[in-house]
Amino acid sequence: MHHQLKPPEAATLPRHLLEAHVVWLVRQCRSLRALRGAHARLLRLRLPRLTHALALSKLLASCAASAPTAAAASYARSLFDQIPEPTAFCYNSLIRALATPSNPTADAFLLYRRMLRAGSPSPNSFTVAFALKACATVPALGEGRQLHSQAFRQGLEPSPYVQTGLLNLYARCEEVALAKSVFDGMAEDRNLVAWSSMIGGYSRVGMVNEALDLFRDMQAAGVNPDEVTMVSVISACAKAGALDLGRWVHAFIDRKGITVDLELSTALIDMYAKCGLIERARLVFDAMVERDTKAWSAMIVGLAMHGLAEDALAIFSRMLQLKIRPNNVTFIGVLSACAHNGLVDDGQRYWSTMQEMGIKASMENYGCMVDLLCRSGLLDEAYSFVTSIWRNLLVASKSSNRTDIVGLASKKLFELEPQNPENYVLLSNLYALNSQWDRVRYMRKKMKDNNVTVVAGCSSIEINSYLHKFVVSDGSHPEIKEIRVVLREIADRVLRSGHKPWTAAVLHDVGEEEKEIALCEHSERLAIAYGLLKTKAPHVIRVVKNLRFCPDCHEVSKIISKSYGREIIVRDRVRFHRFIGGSCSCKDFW
DNA sequence: CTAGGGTTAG
Repeated sequence: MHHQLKPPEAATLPRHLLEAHVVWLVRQCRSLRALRGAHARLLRLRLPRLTHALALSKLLASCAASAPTAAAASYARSLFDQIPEPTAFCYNSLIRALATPSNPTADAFLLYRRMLRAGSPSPNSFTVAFALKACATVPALGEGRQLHSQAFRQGLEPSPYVQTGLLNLYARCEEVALAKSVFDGMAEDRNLVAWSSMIGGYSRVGMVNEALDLFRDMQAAGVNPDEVTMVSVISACAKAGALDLGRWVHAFIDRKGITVDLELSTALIDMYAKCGLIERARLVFDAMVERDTKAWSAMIVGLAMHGLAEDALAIFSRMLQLKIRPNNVTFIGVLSACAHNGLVDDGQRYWSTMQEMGIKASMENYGCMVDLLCRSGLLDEAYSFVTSIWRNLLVASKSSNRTDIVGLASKKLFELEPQNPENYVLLSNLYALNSQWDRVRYMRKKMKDNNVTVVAGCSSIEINSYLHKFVVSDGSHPEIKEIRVVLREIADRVLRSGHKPWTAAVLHDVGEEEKEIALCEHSERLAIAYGLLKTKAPHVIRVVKNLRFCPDCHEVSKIISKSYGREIIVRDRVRFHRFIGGSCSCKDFW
């Protein structure tokens, strides 16, 4: 059919031709707008009842296959509501359309339940697969698990699409053990998507070695990775700060001719930034043919993380010139760049820009602002800026002697988040700083009473493409004897340099001598010692820590860099520290 | 009509 049908013609045509016209018309549509236009045209044709129902379900399916936006979801719902007796196909399409990230109420899951309650039509493997995707998108683990058991009861579990849906649900919910058990059960059905999903799951939770092992297994199984797989692999390297691995994986991508698309480029930018090669990150960014908000944000956040505020802000203004709309993450980069460099006025200007652009501030954005103000001594302004961000206030009060704010903020904080271990550690540190050991003891008791456990500090270093992890006083490493020899030598050199161990960094109320021993075995120090043991200058010792740098280990690292003539780069939870010749790139301001 | 990916303060 090559022309637009007009109402008088429509009435005279046989049904199969009308249906062909409907299918043709809907297939032309490339956007939601076009779909609405086609819808209006079909209405004017006054189609017979059955053809009209077909038209609606075709429109609905097309809507479901379009970009998953809130607008598409609400249009899909209105289409669905006009269909008198929705088939399973219609339910499937609507469930698919409702699976948007902006749908926190898990509407898709509610619709699935409604379908079950109604008794007919009964769900099929498509229904479950789409509903699982909805749960994975939110993500909603509880609802997903219910789907799992219902799928099992209805015999839909064996479908490969349901299997991958389950695997992906668990992987996205960071339930790697569950994901792995689904993956293991798939055996013959393991395809590219299943492998990628499982690797993504490991990468998401920071199980880097597992992700890379699986990546190797995948190739051994004869499945060729594509750009989606590589995003997860690169992102695992980024998380670990594993530069050599990251570089190797990048070379692999080039060697295999895998397309470096928007997402993969963004992952590469993030990887090089987080592994300390900000120039390489910049090269990847400059080579991109298409850049979206996330790509710009990754570059800006990366530059900010390296203390390169000027570059970060220059990139940001180029982004605005090109009319790319920033989001709250972009502003985290912009504001933290300002905070790290004492640019209070700029920071406040960017804050207003953010409001003017109608971007809703996240908790993190408020945090950046409070940080910015506090670093410039504007404590009272910060206090009135957001009375609800008690923890930030507490962080900022550390060096202020404002016991009134500390008391109030900690009281509020423990009311609001009695289970967050960071709050306890934070306050304990404050008390320890002032040698208020009875209060430190009280915090420990309070933690125990409330069943709160701290996150263990963990540092890692990559040697010969293997990631070695250390926790405090960790005796589990196979080369621990040799490491301890290095540690003793470090302690000797530190002593001779005149450094006094900053024992307040040890939270236990133990004797001074024991504190010194505990300090010497902090995870970051074990990792650095291992780096000294396994590599020779000018090789750079690169360590990644999951928490913030211990202040004493920071001093000691400066001494090591001078005394051993080694360059040491440590990424802590917040930023990079680069030690050369006895000083650190953070200039002791962190 | 089915499934997998990137940026997040201190």
